[in-house]
Amino acid sequence: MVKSMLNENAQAIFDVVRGASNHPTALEVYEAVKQQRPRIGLASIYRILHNLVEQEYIHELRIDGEDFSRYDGRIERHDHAICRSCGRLVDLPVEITLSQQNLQEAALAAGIRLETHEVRIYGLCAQCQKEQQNKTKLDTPK
Amino acid sequence: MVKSMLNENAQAIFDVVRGASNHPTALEVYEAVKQQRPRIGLASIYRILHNLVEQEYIHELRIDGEDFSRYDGRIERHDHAICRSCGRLVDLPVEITLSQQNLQEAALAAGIRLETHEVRIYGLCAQCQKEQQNKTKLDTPK
DNA sequence: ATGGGTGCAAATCCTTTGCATCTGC
DNA sequence: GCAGATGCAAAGGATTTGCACCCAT
Repeated sequence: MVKSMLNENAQAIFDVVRGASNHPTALEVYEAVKQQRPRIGLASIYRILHNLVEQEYIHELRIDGEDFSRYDGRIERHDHAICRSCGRLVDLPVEITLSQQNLQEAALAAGIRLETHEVRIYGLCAQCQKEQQNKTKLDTPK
Repeated sequence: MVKSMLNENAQAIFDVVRGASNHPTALEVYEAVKQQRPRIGLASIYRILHNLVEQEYIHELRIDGEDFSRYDGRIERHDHAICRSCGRLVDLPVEITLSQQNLQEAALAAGIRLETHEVRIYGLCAQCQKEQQNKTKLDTPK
């Protein structure tokens, strides 16, 4: 779908998603946008997010284990890191290099015409590493 | 969670997920399992799938744009290809090679301790490519 | 006055939960 | 008889939709 002009609500929502560092959920977008436009309703948030995705202003993400969508203001191809424990989701600030030939071969073998790809790194974020250490201490006292 | 023995329902569900080539949804698992165990209810399907995921017999997958879970009977690390049009989801039969050092650097920069990763390839599957061609023909007759 | 956008509430879809029942030991 | 598993129906949470209203053209 072709990009069209954004009205005020759409612009406010786009700004929130683009400005957020945490890939916000629809509810988080709602809470943030309400501060600028208090009369907006949740249904409009969903409707407009859907439009922004269709017009490729933003992307919609689903993370394994979560039952809600997150939104990503960066439209260029990039990769993600996800905390297995708290679900924290961040863009990878470093490019993951992989062979285009390797990708093409894999796509061919899978019967798909390659358009794009994404790498997802899973692990424990710094905060959850700390919490896990504390829990371990509590579990084995003395 | 540690793997425990599977009872008959759990074994039937595990067999279906492992035997399916298409990363079935809970409903698809339900339809398949019902043929062997007609009295089973959908709630049990969900409960048992959840247990199997916890015990790491299977994995749960969420695909961008879909609002339901899929289940993957292969537990070893592997990658996926997804059709942007029909949602078809297949395991990549070819390994995507990437530098462990590159991954580690990216994980470090993202503030996460690397545990595993996944590559997702997006594109059009063979069938959707054909359908798109037909649609193009219809759109521009003569 | 007309059409698109909106808020609100109701509906929908996937998934989980409460509870009474059933099963194997 | 008891503990765990199960079916069924109801509840829950995220998202979508119906509809009346509002605003700019």
